[in-house]
Amino acid sequence: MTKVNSPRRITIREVAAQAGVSAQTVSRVLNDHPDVAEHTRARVRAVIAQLGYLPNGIARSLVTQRSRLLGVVASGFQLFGPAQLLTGIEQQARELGWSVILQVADASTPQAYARVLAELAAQNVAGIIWAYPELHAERDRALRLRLQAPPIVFLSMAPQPGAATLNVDNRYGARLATEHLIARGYRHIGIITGPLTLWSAQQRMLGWQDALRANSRLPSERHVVEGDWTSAGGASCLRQLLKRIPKTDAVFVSNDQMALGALKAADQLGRRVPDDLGVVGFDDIPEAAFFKPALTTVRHDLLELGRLAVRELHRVYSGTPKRSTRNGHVARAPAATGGARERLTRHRR
Amino acid sequence: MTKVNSPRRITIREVAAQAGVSAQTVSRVLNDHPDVAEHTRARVRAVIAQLGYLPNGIARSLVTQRSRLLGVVASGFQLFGPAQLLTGIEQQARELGWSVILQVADASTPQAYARVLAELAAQNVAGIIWAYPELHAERDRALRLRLQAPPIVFLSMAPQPGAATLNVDNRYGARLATEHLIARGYRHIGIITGPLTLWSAQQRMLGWQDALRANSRLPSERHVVEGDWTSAGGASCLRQLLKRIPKTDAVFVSNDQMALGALKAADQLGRRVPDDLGVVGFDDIPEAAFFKPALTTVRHDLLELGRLAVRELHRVYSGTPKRSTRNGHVARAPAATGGARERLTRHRR
DNA sequence: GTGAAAGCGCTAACAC
DNA sequence: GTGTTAGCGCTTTCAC
Repeated sequence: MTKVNSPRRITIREVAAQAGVSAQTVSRVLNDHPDVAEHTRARVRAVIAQLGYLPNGIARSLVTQRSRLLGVVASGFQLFGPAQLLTGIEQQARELGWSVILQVADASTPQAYARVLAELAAQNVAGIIWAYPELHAERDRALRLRLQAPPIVFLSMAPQPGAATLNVDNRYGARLATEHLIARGYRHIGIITGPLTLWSAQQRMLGWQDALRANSRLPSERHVVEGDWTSAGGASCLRQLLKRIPKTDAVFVSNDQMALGALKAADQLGRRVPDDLGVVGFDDIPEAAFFKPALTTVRHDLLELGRLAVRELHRVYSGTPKRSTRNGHVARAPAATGGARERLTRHRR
Repeated sequence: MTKVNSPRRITIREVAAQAGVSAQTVSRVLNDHPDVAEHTRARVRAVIAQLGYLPNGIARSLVTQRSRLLGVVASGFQLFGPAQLLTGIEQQARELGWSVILQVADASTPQAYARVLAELAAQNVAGIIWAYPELHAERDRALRLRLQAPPIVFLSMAPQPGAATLNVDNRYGARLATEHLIARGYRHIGIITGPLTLWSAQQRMLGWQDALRANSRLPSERHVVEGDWTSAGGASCLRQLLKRIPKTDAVFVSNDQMALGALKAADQLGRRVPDDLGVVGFDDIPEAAFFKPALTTVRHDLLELGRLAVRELHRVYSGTPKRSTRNGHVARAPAATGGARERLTRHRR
């Protein structure tokens, strides 16, 4: 055990004293205010470096009523999608000089919702990215609560007037995937969906329906099996589907992890992919190219979506007046789709 | 576009006025101070609920010099390991009433290091979990900087006196994996490592050496290929290894994602797994059981490691006196290994 | 049991 | 250009 003395943090006043100026002048130097003589500025800078002074962001935030903190609410970060979103969010935030504070909602209850919001509001965050895709009804409440809360951008949720919502075009992507199967000559195309409480999962199902209808086929509920995003789920869903409708010769799987499970199940059932069974996934995770057989899948740019959300909040926040005069921000009409268009990726072999 | 008025946040004074008491009394109620009459407490609580008052954590933090913010420094959260750690950290933090603030270091430069630390110090974090596994040399600097910084726990780095370091037993796990290959009768066992700048990757290599030596075999550098944790890297490493030493009949791959790539490369080279080539991975990602063939791998409890790190910081922080009297915390001797023991997982088929 | 005063570290507003 | 004063929202200290 080593005892380490950690003396009080250096304050702006100590820097001022050491440099022989007022605290105000130090503050001006810190904030790159023009009205400081060059030699004064240099001297203050020298003292700051020498003392290793670090401005107290908390005090700053309190007086300016502004913050460089961004709240991110999600259900976790272990799945590919959320991890990708978080990565994009963090990147863009860093580039804008912001930091990210995390809130993982533990359950889909209104209480959890309120707790998360209170927690973030207490930290005086500049904005919130709501990437917890459930609680559709609760969102209204949030909008009302916003009287006390910072601007919020919702990700992967149904667009709704008055709420800023950002999405990739799940529906179009799913349609692409399904049309690929149709073009390859498959006749009986099922779908393994994500949890259908999620809007994005619903959208992918609609895209599958779109493709079938556009090709004069009737999508039926019997061809739909609801999965849970996991490989284990994907495997059991495929078994279920093939048992229910043995003549199924292709399946659109709503994410790549489930697709991996489906590939495994197909193999165990003696169905060769792609000869006996066509499989297309969604996400294009880096591993998809190394599945056996390599997975054809749809890529969407979740990274860019995250970045876009941050830029949107930054834009809104920058427009918000500071201090005393702050009286509201503008909630934009939903931006329908974010960033680049989805596209089909066929990995070789 | 919808214009939303967001009036100033309710303050403690407004609550006080409404309840007909002083701000002080409201503060006492907020902090569950005993010296408040029951009926006063009830009245204040009612006003708080009615007004939807949310205490300003920033102001609180400024005056108490304490915070419920935990800084996490990492290189990203897309790989399984970091995502798992973050999940554990966030869980435990939430259970203790703390929040997590993220810092992704963009490069391994001392400047980046200083920037990250300054950023977290500015937020007055209660502690820092340093899960960015490089910059071995820079760590010393951090310890000195700690004069200005909060307590730090280092994850997945070489233990060092005076620094709190937490690790899973990578070496033992790798030994387990390699011994499994030996027990199955493989003769020429290579290794695909992680980036060898990382301590954890080095440890896994040492574990592989341990197993070979314990079985009277001589590990040689020619059997070592350095990977980058990705499937693409794993595939090319295996090709390299088999080209260099064609009689190689087994390989320990230092993470499951690279192992997937190795499985793919083996297949493409016409080497059947496990008959012609034994493969064991590391991590036990949820997908490992669905690889083809299913991957035998080593599980370690990264989630618990993250939780442990938070508890350690919480313990240290709770022992730190508040306000005026704060003068240092105790840096513990390194806790060698965290949580549960690694174990080999053989997925069927 | 409750209130008044002081101040955490910083910046906005206004002097000079 | 630079300093002084006041105050962000809260808790601590010390009255009563």
